[in-house]
Amino acid sequence: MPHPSQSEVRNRLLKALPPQAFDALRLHMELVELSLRQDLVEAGKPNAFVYFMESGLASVVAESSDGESVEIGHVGREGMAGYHVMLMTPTSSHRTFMQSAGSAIRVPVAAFMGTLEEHLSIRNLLLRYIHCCEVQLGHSALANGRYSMHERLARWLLMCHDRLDGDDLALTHEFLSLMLGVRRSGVTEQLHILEGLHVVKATRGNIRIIDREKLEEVAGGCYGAPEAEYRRLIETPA
Amino acid sequence: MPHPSQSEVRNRLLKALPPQAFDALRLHMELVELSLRQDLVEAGKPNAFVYFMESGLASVVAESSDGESVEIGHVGREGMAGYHVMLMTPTSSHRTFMQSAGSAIRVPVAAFMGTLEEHLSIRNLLLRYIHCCEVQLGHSALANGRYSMHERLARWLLMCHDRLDGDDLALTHEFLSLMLGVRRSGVTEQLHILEGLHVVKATRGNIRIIDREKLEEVAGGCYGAPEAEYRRLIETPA
DNA sequence: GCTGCTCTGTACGGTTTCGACCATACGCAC
DNA sequence: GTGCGTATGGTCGAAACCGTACAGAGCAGC
Repeated sequence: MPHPSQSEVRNRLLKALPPQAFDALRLHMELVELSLRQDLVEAGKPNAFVYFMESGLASVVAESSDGESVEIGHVGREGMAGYHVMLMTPTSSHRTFMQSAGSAIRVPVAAFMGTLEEHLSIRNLLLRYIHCCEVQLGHSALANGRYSMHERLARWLLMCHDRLDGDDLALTHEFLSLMLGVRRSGVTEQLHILEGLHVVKATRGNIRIIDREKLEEVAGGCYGAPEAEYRRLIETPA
Repeated sequence: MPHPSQSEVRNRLLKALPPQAFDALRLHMELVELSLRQDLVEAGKPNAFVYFMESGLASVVAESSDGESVEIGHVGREGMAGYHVMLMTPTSSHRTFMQSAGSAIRVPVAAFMGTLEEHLSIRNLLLRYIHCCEVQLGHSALANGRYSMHERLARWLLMCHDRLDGDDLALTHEFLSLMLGVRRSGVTEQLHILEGLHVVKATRGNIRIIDREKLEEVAGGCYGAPEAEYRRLIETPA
């Protein structure tokens, strides 16, 4: 089957579309595999496609002119990458790349924008999604400014867990430290503490979530608000 | 004159509109004074108006469920408050309040949204502005995660200076510490250092910018990217 | 000029996180 | 099984920043 049917699709944005709106977009859809570290959006470069994630996980990172960088957002099955085209700019200054390999339904930007013109339901749903991303960005700033590594690490693991199947996250301490903007051995220490609490189990290149509920307790107010906003705006029948 | 003419208006978004688009919005405009600490958008409450700032300065803050908060954005003459209505949500989880008293042109939300439907040029300009705010949010997260108080304070002062007339910023160390999410006496110490560099002059309740160029040097890569994006997307003739 | 309030200056000890290291452990390729 | 690259565990002193506390300075009102 060349184009996926709505019932088969796993992306939560596409699932939330009215069937006829989905059909309008369907002709332009293409299911593609996305490999680890693949860029979906490069900073300052126009992107040819927008991506509705089907599996795997992408990270959005902000970089400064003097080389500092930090992760500011996650994109999984609940979201899309490249939405800045809807904000009338062909480029973004944030980079989006695959943190965990997977697949996505991609749509060429021109066809995507054309379809939006005619289907308000798509446009409005995705604008609400953009608002959710704003809330997520704001909470990343809040997390970085007001919470300790301990809580931020918990938040980060929860955000990954939300977006991936299963309880295993394939990632190294080094990668985590880059995303959180902290020292690598600091991540190691904090993971030991979480292991001591029987919340996660870490092995070489892998972190398994053992007790998600307790992990949410550890994260405290650092986690949750953007997720609640998503449920409210995207998945609640109006 | 009941409604302002475009040549008199000081808001940079309104100035950038094509004249006929401005006229469409003009009927609904009302110039209002905004007092210190006045809320323009309350978290979780629908707002009746959007505000195009004419003078003064508003802060956007994110708050978590356990009471932590930090400033994530600035809104001055270059911007508007309440744009989340364009993202199809009547409420936002971010609060916007006046940090420095001033005035704004306000437009009722319903009339605003109605006018947008008919004037793509307004909608597209403001969508580009929303993108600029995203970049600003991302940079706030980056600043909080990767830069020291010293650089963040410099960034904050620069962002205020960009948006206000003159070189005097009327604010207390206490307020600054709340916005930056740091200890009050930490702000005092850092200001002394900036005074030692002859970059600012602080008096009770006031900070005067003496040497803006040097202040930008102090801020380093922490400052500048969102500002460049604004100039590129809003004020460059397409 | 006195009073009372807010704002600023400064100090203390304590915690978090850093940067730079090096040692060890794992696991794949051969 | 050996070798080697990568990942993890752990240490050191130093820096940034915290919470708390209190004294003095500026300013408005009486």
